[in-house]
Amino acid sequence: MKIISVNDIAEYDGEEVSIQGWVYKRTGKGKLAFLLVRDGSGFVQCVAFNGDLSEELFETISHIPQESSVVITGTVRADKRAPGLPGGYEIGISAFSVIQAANEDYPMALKEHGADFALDNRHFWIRMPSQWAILRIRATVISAIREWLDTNGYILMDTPILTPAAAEGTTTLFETEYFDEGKAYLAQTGQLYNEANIFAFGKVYCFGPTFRAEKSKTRRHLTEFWMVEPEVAFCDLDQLMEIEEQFVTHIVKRVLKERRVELESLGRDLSALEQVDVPFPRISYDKAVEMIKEIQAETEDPEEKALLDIEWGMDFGARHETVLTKKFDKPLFVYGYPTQVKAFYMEPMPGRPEACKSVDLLAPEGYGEITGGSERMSDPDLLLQRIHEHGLPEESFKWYLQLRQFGSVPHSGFGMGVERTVAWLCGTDHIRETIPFPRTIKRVYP
RNA sequence: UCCUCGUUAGCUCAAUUGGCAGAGCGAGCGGCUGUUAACCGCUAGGUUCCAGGUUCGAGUCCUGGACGAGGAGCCA
Repeated sequence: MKIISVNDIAEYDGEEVSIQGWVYKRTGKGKLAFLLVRDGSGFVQCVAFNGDLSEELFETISHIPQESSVVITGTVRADKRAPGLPGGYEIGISAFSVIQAANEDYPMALKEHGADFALDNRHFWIRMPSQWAILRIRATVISAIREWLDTNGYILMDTPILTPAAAEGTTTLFETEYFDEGKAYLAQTGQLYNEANIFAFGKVYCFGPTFRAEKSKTRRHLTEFWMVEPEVAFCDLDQLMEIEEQFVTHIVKRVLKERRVELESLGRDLSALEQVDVPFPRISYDKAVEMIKEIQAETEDPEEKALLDIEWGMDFGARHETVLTKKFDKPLFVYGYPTQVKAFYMEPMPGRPEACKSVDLLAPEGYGEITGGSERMSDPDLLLQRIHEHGLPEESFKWYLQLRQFGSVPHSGFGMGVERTVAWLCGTDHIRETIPFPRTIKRVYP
């Protein structure tokens, strides 16, 4: 018998097929038994009728424990009552074999769970439809990222994960012993290496795990997360924004095309995502500060009003980003942040050294910063001065400074956090659901 | 690091002024020919986070601790 994938079930209406998978849920109604079976590609209802099967087989089916692994053969039929993902089709069981009958004390009941319990059981939680949907969307986001970059002339350059020193002095690093060479640190960005790579390859990207030992305990932070970082020679800040908006639009359109079943199962408002298209609105940091001040003036709630306090020169908090993005229905570029709140390597605005050629892309609906980028500094003397100002070890950056002395050109790049992007696309309220096994300040298990 | 909140059955949560430890879900058994978080009946299931203290009596009050969550800062 032909073994099919559940997500292709519509192609087999009326045919007898087999599926191999796991019993997700079982309900019964006297002489009928309903099994919701998942096979990795989807969820499908299988129906057993007492009159069509031997008494022994019907008893087996109507008592099969949740999560048992099974092979089921039967006839596919369209029935709008049938639940499932994609749903609308069910299998009338004619043959049924058990690979392993699961223990009866499966810990994940089919109901809502608290965060701590769900995360302790992450190895089981990923079997549930919501997590299954999010992680399938994640895979498509990653595929779309690679597809766009690979077809637009970007060369993949894997950058090191073990690195000699802080690339950006502001964040804390995971430290490890490195033989006789002293300390090494887990990478928090591949950008500096990509700045070397562009002088050999023009347009490059790196894509891998990134590590931040910050003691952040919020729904937007992980200690290990995935970041894609494109870097482009002969590219200024305006050109960078054009690249970013095409890139993000491509990702959104592909997820809408290929993961509609998953998005709908999550209850995501698709109309919000369907509005995403080039060009994205662009506002300066100066304008953003003005807008936040206006919003603050209209705010009644004193607590909220205090959270919105802002003066030119301050970085935005989560609250600032949220109120700002609610004024737009597409992702929003904010460019020209104060130099003092950004990393050392950003090119100053012409005639305004207090601001730099940086740009953040803020997702709509309050999901916050999903990309951060800038035009990189090209003057070697100023760069050295900045490294000193930030208290960074000059010796570690010798090679980086040399890049500016042998064919330096205007160049720009950005980093995009995969998990924050997936959280936005899925409408998930916590980033920990967007990676198979999240690492946070309080969790390295399972 | 700081602020706030929380910890009771496998899970989600109740428990009045300090007075017999409870429900729903899940599990097992039985019933029901279309279930969608099914429904109905029965059964099993407890170190109330830990250590002290007050009290005739503590899930509840006090002291200390552990663990967790969300937010701030920082960032993608």
